[in-house]
Amino acid sequence: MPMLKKPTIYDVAKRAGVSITTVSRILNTPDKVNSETRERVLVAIDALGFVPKAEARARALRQTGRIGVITPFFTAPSFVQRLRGIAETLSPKNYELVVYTVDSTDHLQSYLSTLPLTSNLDGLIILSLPVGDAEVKRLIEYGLPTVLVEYPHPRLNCVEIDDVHGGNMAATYLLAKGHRRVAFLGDTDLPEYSIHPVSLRLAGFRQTLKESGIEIPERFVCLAPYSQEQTRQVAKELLNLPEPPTAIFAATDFQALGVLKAARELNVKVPEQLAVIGFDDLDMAEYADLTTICQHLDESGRLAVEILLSQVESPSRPPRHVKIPLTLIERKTT
Amino acid sequence: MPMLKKPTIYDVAKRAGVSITTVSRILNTPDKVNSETRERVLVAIDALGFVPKAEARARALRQTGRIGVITPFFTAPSFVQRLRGIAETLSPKNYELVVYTVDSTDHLQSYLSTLPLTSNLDGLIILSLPVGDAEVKRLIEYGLPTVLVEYPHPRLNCVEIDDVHGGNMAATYLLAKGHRRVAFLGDTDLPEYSIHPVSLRLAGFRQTLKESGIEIPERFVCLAPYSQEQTRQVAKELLNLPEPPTAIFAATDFQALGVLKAARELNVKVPEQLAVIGFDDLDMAEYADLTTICQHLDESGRLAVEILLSQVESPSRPPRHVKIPLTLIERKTT
DNA sequence: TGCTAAACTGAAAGTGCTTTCATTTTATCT
DNA sequence: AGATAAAATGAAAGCACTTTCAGTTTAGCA
Repeated sequence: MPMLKKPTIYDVAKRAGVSITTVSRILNTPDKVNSETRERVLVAIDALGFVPKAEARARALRQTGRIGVITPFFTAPSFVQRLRGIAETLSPKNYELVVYTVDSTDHLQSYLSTLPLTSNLDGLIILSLPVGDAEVKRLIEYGLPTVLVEYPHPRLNCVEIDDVHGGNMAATYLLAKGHRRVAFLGDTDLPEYSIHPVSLRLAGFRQTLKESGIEIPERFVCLAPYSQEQTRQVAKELLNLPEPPTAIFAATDFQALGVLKAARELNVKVPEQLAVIGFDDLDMAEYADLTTICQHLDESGRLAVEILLSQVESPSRPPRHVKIPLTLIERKTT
Repeated sequence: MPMLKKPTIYDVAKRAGVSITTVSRILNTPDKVNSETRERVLVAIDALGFVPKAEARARALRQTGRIGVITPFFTAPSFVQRLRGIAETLSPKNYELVVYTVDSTDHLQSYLSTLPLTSNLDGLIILSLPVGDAEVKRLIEYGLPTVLVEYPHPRLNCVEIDDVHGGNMAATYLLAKGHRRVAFLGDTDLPEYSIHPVSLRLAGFRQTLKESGIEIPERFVCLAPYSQEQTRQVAKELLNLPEPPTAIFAATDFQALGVLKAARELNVKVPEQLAVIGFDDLDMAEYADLTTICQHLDESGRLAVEILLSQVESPSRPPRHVKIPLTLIERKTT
């Protein structure tokens, strides 16, 4: 039934024998209306060729219902697990999740300078990326609620990880297990940032060892690019040393898996000849029976969303800083 | 310096000492307003950083396109890898990536009925979800370019996987390796859909075996919920049978890993006593040295984006159906 | 100077949609 | 059966503007 003027929700409502409220609800929160009614209304919508006027919508809508997430280009499984927590929490809240992947600091900068202006977001979550003072200032000025995950900043909401303490925990644990010749394997990505989480984990690791009078020899501190293969290569070199370490703390689970694979290939028995402890507790850690320091990745995403939404709802709130406690999960590689 | 809350024409009007009517007129028909007044109002507009809401939205939507992705709630790593291919390809293209996660058919339905209407998307990718005829019709009527991944439909663009052939490949391979007592382990998720990919993989697997005169006994066809733990449980039952299979084809890598772990726990040697072949080629497959049938997940995402964008640019194109060939990757579990 | 038409302006009535809140209906549990 | 909670629905009050219409200036002209 094509009519002369563009149909409105009023026309749809009349045709379907419901109120405009119901029609509106079907467009916005379909799960809050009975499926029979919904079907009837959808038929009417189709019959009339109804398209809601975006302009009118924008007018009546107080917010845009969009949350942005800036994440490093997600090769790394840890970002994915954070994202999963975010998606999970956002999904029932009727917010759109807009994902921006970033592959360089420049890229991040350009997002941060344009996002608050052009794309009308209600809030922003930045995963594992360092944000400079200037950008923070801009975000605050434009009143875009933001939560930083992993790289804290005093003026913004943050979900932090106590990387130094994670290093402490790994060291304490390995010491208790009697290890004295321990090595560290970290990644070299994001080298441009001074406060790299991996460096902090190393620092904490070193510190605790030092308190027990143990220094890590330089050749036991290895950095490899974040890739399975290269990590394996580096791990092999480590294990082929005349006096190899009896334990390796890998700064990320992903790299710990590389170490495990290297050990398998060299017929080094884990945990008898070599203990391996990781950091993250990825899904695969459980499969690999990897002892690791769990940083509750999913939870960090969930928390970030909760903090963000609470600030979206009351923008005057002072920034919150939440530190998620780490947990050591003992499995079979130590 | 803009203020926290977005200014409206009321704010501008008050500041300039005129009525909202005048402000509105300046925005729409500037020549009908005295130039002095106009100047005064424009100053106020600048001072407040006022941008009409509808316009802001329109502008934001015009300059960057929006591509939606509907994905099952992404617990499963395979979705993530597809998503990764999508993000990678979209990132340099000046398109926003909007992610919708779905946890039930109802949920999907409601997205499909409203997304084309309300959330001005330029295109839509639907991952691993079956779309009914009615929804397809609506998508086409509203002219929203769409690409389906994994569940094909004749009237829409599709990136397909030849699951039956995957089953054939697995069977052929295991037969060539001399296996005769082979089992199948699939998942039970999404049971509401008649053409479940896992069923197709099983069908192909069965078919090829049958051609060689081998029937899979009923107790060798197992279904477990898609979880590491439950899969392990089921695998253990299988391996504890008086006459256990010599090879298991797991419908997904994730489950294959569960089988491997079960084997480890029961001290069943892989591949000597038990061969395991998976399906997907997840990142972790390489780590676990799992022989598997690679379905090029990242590539499927990339391809979906390419097909979608080409249709966004020329909407009249007939739907394309692309089948990505499967590859058997032989590693160390067979 | 008085008269009229044109230019300008604002109060108020839409605009198409969302959302709050109160009401009705239905389901669930004693 | 009665009590209570939960789900579904609509009336009406916004939202941020646009438009109408009537009133006020101003300009032009005899």
